[in-house]
Amino acid sequence: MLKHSKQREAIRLAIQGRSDHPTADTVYQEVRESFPHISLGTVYRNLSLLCEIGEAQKVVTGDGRERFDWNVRPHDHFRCTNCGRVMDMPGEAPGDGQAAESFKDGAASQKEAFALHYPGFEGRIDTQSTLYTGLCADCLSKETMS
Amino acid sequence: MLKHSKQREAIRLAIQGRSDHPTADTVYQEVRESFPHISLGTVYRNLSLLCEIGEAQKVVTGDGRERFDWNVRPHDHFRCTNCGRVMDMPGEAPGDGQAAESFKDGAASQKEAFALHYPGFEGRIDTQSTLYTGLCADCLSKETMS
DNA sequence: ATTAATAATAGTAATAATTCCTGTTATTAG
DNA sequence: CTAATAACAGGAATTATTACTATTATTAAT
Repeated sequence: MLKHSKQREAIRLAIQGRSDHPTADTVYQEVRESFPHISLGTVYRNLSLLCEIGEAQKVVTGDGRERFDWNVRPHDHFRCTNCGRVMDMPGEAPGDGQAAESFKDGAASQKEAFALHYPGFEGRIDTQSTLYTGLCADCLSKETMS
Repeated sequence: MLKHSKQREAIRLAIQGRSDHPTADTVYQEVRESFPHISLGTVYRNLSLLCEIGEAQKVVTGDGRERFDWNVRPHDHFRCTNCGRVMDMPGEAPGDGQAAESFKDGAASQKEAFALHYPGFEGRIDTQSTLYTGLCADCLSKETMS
């Protein structure tokens, strides 16, 4: 049985207020401004909980820590290998029409599995996400300057 | 200056001999059979080195540890959320024709960056990889049985 | 073949991210 | 108001990975 808590509300607001795919620690630092005694464990527990109930999503970026995203619609991510920034890729996720349609018709929540067809693959696909790495626009322009 | 080492050779053989995207620890356990005194640090160092020289690739699967793949050609991965298995997705990586072509024409080595165009994105894309999660064929059939 | 330079190693310690535990507090149903 | 318990803070434990250091192995040059 789920009980309300001020801390969870603050955590929810914190991730909803930013689009930079914060880590647990970043959320912790931010929430600490309103709850100076909140513990990191509480942040982790609630972030996981929010993911379970479909109000957030874990994002895997290969930088060695979990990142969180309030945007639970399927979309792709980019990580800049120079500055570490993680951002959403614009527009529709690329993919074959069939797959893309399956995702658009599917449930938004990570909890609910939905079938995606992939030719030659016999299992059931529940989530899909593409990760791009490279240089973001900022770092690219700084590099070409030097 | 790169010097030859028996340990590195054994590590290279170990990952080349398996297609299950082993973790550093799995490689360690295997190589230990021929080098009982090899240290985990040596395994990590050499796996990273093999990635740097383009003979292996790190695979990000969101299960909390690094996995390694001798197949450095761009391809997609699937992780079973039940048994944890990680496998290659068959066939060509889905993606728009433009992107797919860029990758086929690009360098195989992770070291060399190559441009991939993505409409509306201003930075430079060097790598792309799609991660699918769900139930593998085995776990799917076991589930429908119960 | 010896030697000198140094890359690589084993073993261990340190770090970093995340999870787990425990006694206390806050929320909710009755 | 009270009992039941979800959630909490604080800290300890765990896990994956990296860093350090003295020793060993490889290589290039004598």
